[in-house]
Amino acid sequence: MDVRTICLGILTRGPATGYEIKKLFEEDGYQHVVEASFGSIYPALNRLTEEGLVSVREEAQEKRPDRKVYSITASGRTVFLASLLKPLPEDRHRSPFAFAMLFSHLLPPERVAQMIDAYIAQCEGQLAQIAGHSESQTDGERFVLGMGQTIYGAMIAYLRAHRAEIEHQQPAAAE
Amino acid sequence: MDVRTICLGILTRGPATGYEIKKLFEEDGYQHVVEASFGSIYPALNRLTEEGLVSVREEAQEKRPDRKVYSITASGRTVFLASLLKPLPEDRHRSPFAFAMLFSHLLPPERVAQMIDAYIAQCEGQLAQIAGHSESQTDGERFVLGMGQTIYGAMIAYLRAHRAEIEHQQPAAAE
DNA sequence: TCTGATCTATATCAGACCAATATAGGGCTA
DNA sequence: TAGCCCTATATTGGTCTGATATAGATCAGA
Repeated sequence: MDVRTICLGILTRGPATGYEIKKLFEEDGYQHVVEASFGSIYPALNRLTEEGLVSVREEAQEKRPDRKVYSITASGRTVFLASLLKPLPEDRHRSPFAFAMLFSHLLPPERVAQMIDAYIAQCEGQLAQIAGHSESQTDGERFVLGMGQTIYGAMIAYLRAHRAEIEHQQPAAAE
Repeated sequence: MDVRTICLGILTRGPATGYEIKKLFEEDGYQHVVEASFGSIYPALNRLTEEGLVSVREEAQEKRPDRKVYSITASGRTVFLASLLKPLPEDRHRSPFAFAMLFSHLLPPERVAQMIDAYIAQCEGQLAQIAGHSESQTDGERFVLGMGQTIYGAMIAYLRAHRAEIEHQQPAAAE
């Protein structure tokens, strides 16, 4: 699932600038789904344009930087649909937090507690963002938002229920 | 949480070759925590060696390719510990599956059903792998394994409970 | 017995991607 | 009026992945 495909997908929902494509996923409760940086979005849009999968309309605004509004073309739609019919790449989760917990016995208990607090706060933030826009969606959107709610909810419950088990280790005892 | 730090962390548990470092995380139920390719592990180990954070012992085996067994040094331990005291990078989840579900209204219902089946199977596989090595662990290991169990369990339950909501969309109706 | 697959083990490279930075004007707030 | 954040595009250095190459071992099955 490369950035080109992601851009195509977002553009099926309507025209957007590169900037808006990034913002859409940062703000709309989809951070846990996909994400991409400007450094990959802008080159991707250029290449998609060259290949005729998207079209650009340049809006030279007064007193504002130019906007390049991208729209998906018919062949872009075809290519995107085809990519959804091919086998999907597997999910990828990278969790520096979980990795750090593997070494909790090497850390002062206060640091472990603080890491868990921060992680719970992070999950609660995600939950809040998901809850914050529960109107006007397709079935697919509601479904994916529900997935996020489920994961973060379950994670918070697990951390609250089990944190004592690693906070109360005596530092040097293990290993 | 770059590959260098990940390698250091794994080496705190004992000496290992580059190959073993990769295997450890693929087979031991930690795929959802961190992962790295050979293309990043080997260069990382070389650089760590140059910097004196790990040491190498070359085992020239007969009838076998050489093994380079890496061990963490005292300064390696210090650097690793320090990295756990700095603020951790945020988790990163990329889910091509969830992304695809956002466009379920563009797909034939059978394809959606098939994607969900495959995803559930994937989650069950993870669960099986976690269950498959529940002996001889530190508190941290048990805790992280429990995190995985929680997430995959909750995800499977959610998918089973809510799949009907996107499988029964009539393709062109939405949007 | 021989063929092919799979495993151990290291290494490299093209291409993808991220984080940071540059540029540039606008609005908002203290 | 200084400082900060927002819109908006773009580039660069460096990291990381996925694929491929090499090479002998082991093992299953035809």
